[in-house]
Amino acid sequence: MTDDISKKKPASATPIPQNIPDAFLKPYDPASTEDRIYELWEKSSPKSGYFNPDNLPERNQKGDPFSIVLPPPNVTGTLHMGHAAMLAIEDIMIRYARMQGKKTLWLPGTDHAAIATQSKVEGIIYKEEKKRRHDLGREEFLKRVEKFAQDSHDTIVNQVRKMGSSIDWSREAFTLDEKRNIAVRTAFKKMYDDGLIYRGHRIVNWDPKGQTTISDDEMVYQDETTKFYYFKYGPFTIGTARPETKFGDKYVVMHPDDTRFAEYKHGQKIDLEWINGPITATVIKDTAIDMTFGTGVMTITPWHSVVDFEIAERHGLDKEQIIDSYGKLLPIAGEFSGMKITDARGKIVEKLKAKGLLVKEEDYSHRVATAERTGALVEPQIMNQWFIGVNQEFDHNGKKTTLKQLMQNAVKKDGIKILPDRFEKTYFSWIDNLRDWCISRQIWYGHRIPVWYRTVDGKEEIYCDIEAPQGSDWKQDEDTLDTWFSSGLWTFSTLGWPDEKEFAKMRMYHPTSVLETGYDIIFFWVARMILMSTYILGEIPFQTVYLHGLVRDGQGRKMSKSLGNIIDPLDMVKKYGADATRLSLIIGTGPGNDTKLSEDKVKGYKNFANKLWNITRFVLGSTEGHTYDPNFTAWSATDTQYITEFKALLSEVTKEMEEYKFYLVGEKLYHYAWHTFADKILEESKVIFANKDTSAFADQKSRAQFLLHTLYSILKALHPFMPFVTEEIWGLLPVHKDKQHLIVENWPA
RNA sequence: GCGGGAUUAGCUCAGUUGGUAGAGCAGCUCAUUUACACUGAGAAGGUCGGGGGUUCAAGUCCCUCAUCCCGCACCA
Repeated sequence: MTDDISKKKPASATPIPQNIPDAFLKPYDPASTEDRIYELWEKSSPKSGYFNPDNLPERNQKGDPFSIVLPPPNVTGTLHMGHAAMLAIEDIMIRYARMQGKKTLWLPGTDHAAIATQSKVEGIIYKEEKKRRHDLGREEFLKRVEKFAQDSHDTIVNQVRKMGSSIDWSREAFTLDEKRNIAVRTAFKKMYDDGLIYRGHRIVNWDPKGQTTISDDEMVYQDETTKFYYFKYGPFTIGTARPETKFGDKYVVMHPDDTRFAEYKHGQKIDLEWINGPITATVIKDTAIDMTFGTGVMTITPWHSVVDFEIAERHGLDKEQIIDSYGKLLPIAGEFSGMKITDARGKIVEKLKAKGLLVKEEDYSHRVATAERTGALVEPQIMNQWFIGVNQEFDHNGKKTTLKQLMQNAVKKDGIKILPDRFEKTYFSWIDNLRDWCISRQIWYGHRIPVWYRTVDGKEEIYCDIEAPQGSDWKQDEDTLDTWFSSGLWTFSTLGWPDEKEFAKMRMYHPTSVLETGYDIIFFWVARMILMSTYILGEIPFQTVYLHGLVRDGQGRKMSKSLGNIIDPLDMVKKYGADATRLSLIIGTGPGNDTKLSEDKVKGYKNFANKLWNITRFVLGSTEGHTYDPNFTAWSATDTQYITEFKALLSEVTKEMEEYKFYLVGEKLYHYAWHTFADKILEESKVIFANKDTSAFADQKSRAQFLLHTLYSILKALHPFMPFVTEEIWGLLPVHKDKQHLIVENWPA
């Protein structure tokens, strides 16, 4: 309760000193403060106020640029604690840079998140109306998705504001708005012209439920125990966990060095009896075979296995489709044609057993790939899709290179620093294993591929450009782009590119200073931004990558609906204030490590905000009659000592700010303010000020100045961490009534 | 299988050129019209996961084992 506590005081209590603003007679109340303060910053001038670098004071205009683009939250719903942590960390960096006098830009936006958003809306429509997207048609369906995306966007923007983010709303972007669409088409055309984007029949990850391709990174592997069967295959015994794919198998592969099969020669033909009758198999020798696994011999299904596909490519073998895009067997399966693979497996084994071809079966545990969004088992398929060739050599500013090399060099040579640095290793090993990136998706929500087709005299013509070609006989590709294609452009598509005039105005902010994001999207996003920026602009997208961890509950469990342990950032802001919420997400968390968060922790930092409030009340009360003198020098011996200690603390934390050790800075300032400044120095000051002897005046004067000087510095240093309460106090200090707002004050040196 | 991380007080974690173990929370004892109860003072609590090594000196460096967590790769 925030009752007027002065009521509880008897009439005889010490009179309230005159220089304490009335506000301090009640405990600090974030709820009635924060929105007002946010407006103060934002409305300080038109177009985003202090959040817009163009409106910053003179010294910032001359300062070095500092920029961060917000990792755009997906418009699939609301923000969670992970987002809140991201916003807190980035706002600390931004406010710190601004106070250092840098020309500081933090640019907001949201991500259309193609598959994620589309499947979310499909789910809702099916639940409410029992309709599928094809029942609505492309146009109507997209309208529904856009409505949903707009609502999500509005919720997200509100949440970002509530956290106190000093972000430039006048420059907000969306990965699927008109400007970003032009950027996407421009980038696509450039890659197409350079031969880096190609269309071809290659093996892709097919999601039979979502009816679309997905990228390697959109798969989750699940442990599964299944049967592993050994079948007689002519003179060999082959092992498989997927008998239903074996219909077309007519190649039997073994390692060239395997002495057990030395009598069989590469290319040798062998007649044998198989599932649906006699076939002729061909012996293939390939080093991809693991001699120690199973029997050391296998048959291959190039259409439905990445490894088999590669073997088939190497030896120029036939590839046959066995399973259709819905997960049903094709006519090649004979009597099993039309059956779902899950139903067919047992029946096929039975048949092979009946034919005497089943040697044995055993339990086998492995991991199966499922689609992250739909949960369906991923079925590799050979399909005609669009790809980015990462190993394709091309001419880049006069030098031969590949996209893979560009991505490696960005971190190896061009100075991108990844924090914590152990993730550099992760990054490199991902790139080493990188295959061509399949960028086409068979979904409707997203950037349509800027390619048009027509048939002239029975021949297909392809046209790729930013705008549609003239003539009515051209038909645009039905597919959309992988959502990460547009996200990859984010650091510069938000700064006006490809519009030359607009981009020139914002050019100074690129490369951006820091990319702050979760370690879980280092591959999805960080690597793709490096690819796009080094390829298109010939420069790195950011200088430093700061990776934060997951926010877990108090016991270290993931927050999830089923566990019921989700802490909603807005609830915390409402109950304890944004400052407390921010601090609870910062302290005790280094880069790359997961954070544990409990409501008690947030509560504790709310108390700290109130502590600052009361510290100010005490300092103002006890220094009545003293005016803040910036040039004061007649310090007492004790105060000189305190000043030395405090200055040491400030230079320590400044160094730690530069090293991104915000968890240390927050904790140290918290500890100093509460347990040194308040508990020791303020308590001691009571004695000093109580002395009525004239000989004590010098010490009192010194102490009064020390308290005022130090309080102001504490408020400044804490501002990036707790912007609301510090700004509110700052504005209430009598000496600062006409001065500038704390948000643009200088960082205390 | 390959790689990474963690293991320090009951809980959550700091501890970055090796130099006598630190904080917050919880618990315990005390204080009670105090700037602030959203408070203060105090005490207690750890053979730094086990073992070995380097060193005058190891939570910190090296080796090894154990447990837990997380990526990546997958093998028919």
